Amino acid sequence: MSKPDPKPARPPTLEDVAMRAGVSRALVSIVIRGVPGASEATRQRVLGVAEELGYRPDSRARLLAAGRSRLIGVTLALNNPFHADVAEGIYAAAEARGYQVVLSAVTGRRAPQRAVETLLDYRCEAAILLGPLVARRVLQELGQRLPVVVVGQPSHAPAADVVRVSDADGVGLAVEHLVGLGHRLIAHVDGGRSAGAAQRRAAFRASHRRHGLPGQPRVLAGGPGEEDGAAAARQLLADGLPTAVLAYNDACAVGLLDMFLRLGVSVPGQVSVVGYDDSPVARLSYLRLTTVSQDGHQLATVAVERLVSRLAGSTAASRQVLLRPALVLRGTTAALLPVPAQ
Amino acid sequence: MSKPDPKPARPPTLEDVAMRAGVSRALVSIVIRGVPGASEATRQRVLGVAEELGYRPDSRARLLAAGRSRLIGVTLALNNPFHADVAEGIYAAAEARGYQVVLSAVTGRRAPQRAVETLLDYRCEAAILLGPLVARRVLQELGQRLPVVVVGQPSHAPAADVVRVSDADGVGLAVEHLVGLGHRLIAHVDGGRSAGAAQRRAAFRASHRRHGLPGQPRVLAGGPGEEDGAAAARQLLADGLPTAVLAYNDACAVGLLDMFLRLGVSVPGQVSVVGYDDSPVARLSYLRLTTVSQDGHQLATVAVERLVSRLAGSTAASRQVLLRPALVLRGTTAALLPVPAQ
DNA sequence: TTGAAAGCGCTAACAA
DNA sequence: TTGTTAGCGCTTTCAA
Repeated sequence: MSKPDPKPARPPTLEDVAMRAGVSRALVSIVIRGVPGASEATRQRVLGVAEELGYRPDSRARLLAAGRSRLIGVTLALNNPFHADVAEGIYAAAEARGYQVVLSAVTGRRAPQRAVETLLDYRCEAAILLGPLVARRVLQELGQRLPVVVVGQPSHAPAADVVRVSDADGVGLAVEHLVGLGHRLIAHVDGGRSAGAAQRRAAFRASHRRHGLPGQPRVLAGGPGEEDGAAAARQLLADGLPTAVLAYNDACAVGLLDMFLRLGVSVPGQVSVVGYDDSPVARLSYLRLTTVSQDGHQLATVAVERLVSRLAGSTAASRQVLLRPALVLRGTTAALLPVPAQ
Repeated sequence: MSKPDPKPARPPTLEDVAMRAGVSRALVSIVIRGVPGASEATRQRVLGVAEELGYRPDSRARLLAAGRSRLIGVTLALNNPFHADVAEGIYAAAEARGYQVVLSAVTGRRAPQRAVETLLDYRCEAAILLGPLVARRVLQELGQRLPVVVVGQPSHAPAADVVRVSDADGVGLAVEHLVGLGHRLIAHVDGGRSAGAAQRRAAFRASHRRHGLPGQPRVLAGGPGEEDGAAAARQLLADGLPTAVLAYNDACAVGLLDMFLRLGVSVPGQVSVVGYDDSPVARLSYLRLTTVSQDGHQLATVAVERLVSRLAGSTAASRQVLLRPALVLRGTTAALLPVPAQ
């Protein structure tokens, strides 16, 4: 009686498949990779054995031998709806082009630089940076080693491509919408030092000027969280309510909404509120937040395409791709003076 | 004039360092890994050259040669605060023990099974499953190939360890707190088919019975999102308000809170609300949600320890670790009958 | 303390 | 169509 296999936990290798199928490793390699060079009969047999053994190629060995990893590294913040959306798109776009994706998280205890180093250790061929950015110098160095695209925020490192949605357009769209509704007293709760905050702030000031709105642009110090919005709502009420507020992002807008509700300020009755990102929370049926939408999947697709063409040797000049945002009209904005019925 | 290095983008290898330092590759390997076997002088010199060249070991080649990857794979849902918290803890715990972490996301377009396969292709030595679970059969197979721990939810695959926080305790704590406050009419908005929902539902029923609360336990169909809580709030108001509600998680509780606010139901004046998870949103100063806390970092630490000891050959019998939750008292719960002043 | 040599699982010429 | 032969960058005996 043959002694039962002690199941050494060692995953089957190419060699195992080759032996079992009675062919060489090279031939198995050809079959597994799906490249031409094997007869149909062999192909079937090898595939059968591989299946039977539960063979899965070792991605590291594969890259070592091939001299390339076909790996796209992504740094991102966990628990950021926008990043989650883009990451999903990256998986889809990368896999469609034969690349694998490896994620490296940036957290409070794991600095962006650490996340990037991990990517390098994996020998990614290219990187997409979603999270908080590494220092400019580090980014520049990284960009010299491999194709890098920063998604969602501008970057001044010349070595990195940028794919983002125009903040000027997004803010412009929002302000235009509000002005069209008759609003003249519009405030902006900014994102502090968050990604894109400076751009949106500047865009708000520019729009304010362009539409000839009265006084100085009113910009409140805010941030990327609900608390920031809530604090701003309190301050707005204390200092004098505008008729409309543009928030840095949806979370901030939710904070505004919630605090206004608590303070007895009706939205959109007294104040209209516009968010940014069109994250899932904006779609909540009881919030119905009007917001600026950045298409994460499109961003992802463009970023991956960029990387793939760089990898293919492209040295295209334009290193910045600016996508168009869309305004999603929901229930938190209304005309300043309600039209009398009939 | 020596022609300027064309910067072939090839990262420096061990060999490069060895040549430059005038020693063998083996010696460099010893130095880089920090194992004994090199003189202090050599060590310094090699380290200097490595630094100068910007050498970073190729993690794949390393694992290939060493026969092990020291890699812990993690599947998780992006954009889940609880997962983000645990993941952060995993990074810390794993790196402290000399393991690397590789993340594999489960999204709407990327099934749990796909996420797990990726982990296998990377030749992870062990896996932590946070996300939606793979089918029981798949989990069982996975558990037979490598040490697996499921975090945060029970699993009936005997081959996988489980590390989670006791739902019975968590719900028990919450109900006890409410009963202590004088509440007798307590409802539960469940999590539908979400992770842990069934356990919390059962625990609620058991607590209800244990405390001898009147009538049948009132359980409303809910879910893991704000909308689910909001819908439940509407239904509760329509069918008759309880004096307290225990939500499946914080997001659900926030939905309840928000809708109650809109409906003019005061919290905790008329209804007390308890959440679950102690996610960042529960800490918002304007919400101050009383909630059950599951220590994500502790969960992570225990899970990693478990994995490491399994990898070291442990075949410990107890395959389930149950941690204790804590109740975080904030502002959304209050005594049923306010004590008259003085 | 150091180096030579074999080999991890795979790919990629090149021969047969 | 198939097999042989080198490596990829590293670790790991085993000698020197």
